[in-house]
Amino acid sequence: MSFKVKYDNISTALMTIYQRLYHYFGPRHWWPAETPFEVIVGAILTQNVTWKNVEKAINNLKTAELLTPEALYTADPSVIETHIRPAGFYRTKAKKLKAFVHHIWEKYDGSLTNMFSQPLKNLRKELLSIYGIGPETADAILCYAGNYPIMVMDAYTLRVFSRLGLLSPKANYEEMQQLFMDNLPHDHYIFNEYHALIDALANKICRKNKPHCNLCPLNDLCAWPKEEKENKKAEKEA
DNA sequence: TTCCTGTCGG
DNA sequence: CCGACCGGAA
Repeated sequence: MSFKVKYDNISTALMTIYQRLYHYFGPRHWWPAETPFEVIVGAILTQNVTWKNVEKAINNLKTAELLTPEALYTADPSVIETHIRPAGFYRTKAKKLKAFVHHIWEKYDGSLTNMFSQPLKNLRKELLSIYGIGPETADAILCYAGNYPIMVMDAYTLRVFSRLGLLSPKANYEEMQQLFMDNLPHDHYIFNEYHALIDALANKICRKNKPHCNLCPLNDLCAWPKEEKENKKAEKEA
């Protein structure tokens, strides 16, 4: 079964969608952080939780002056746990933060500048080898802390683009990323904004339940309305 | 109650 | 493939 029949030119479709979103939401100015290290900590803390929860944890770390590679490297794990508690999964996430700072300390003498001097492909593979860093977190670090030309995929991307009919609902991370990286110019600004714009759409309009299709700037391009009827029907019966 | 920008271990 | 991990907000 094909999920791309509706579009004769994927590149054009992707750019049209991008421009519609950009015009609707404006530039997103991601990532909200003061330093590359803060981006990385945020990327780990935001795993499977909303950003609101992460903000408190970040502020706690900042106030405690723990938001540097050195401070986290030497801090007692239980102290880190206490400060990041609002972000959820605090025990595992404390381990993940430790694993990351341990890595950059051992390999780069604690310097992110050194780490980001690596070529994209090598560094991506290396990040994936660190405990707690999967494909989404790795790409977020590469794009938003290292300014590499790579696009972050996530649950939002799958929801939006499967509803649009451009991705299979079962697409894996690599398949999702190929859709964008095979059909768009490898430009850091576009990849940075595109992901952020998808986030804005999925957060505010293309919600998991009861999406606001009437407000959606992509409504006329979307394959979803058929299923929406069934949803409404199911809601009534419930 | 449900959901949330995932990742790991079995 | 699936459960565990965890708290906060709609």
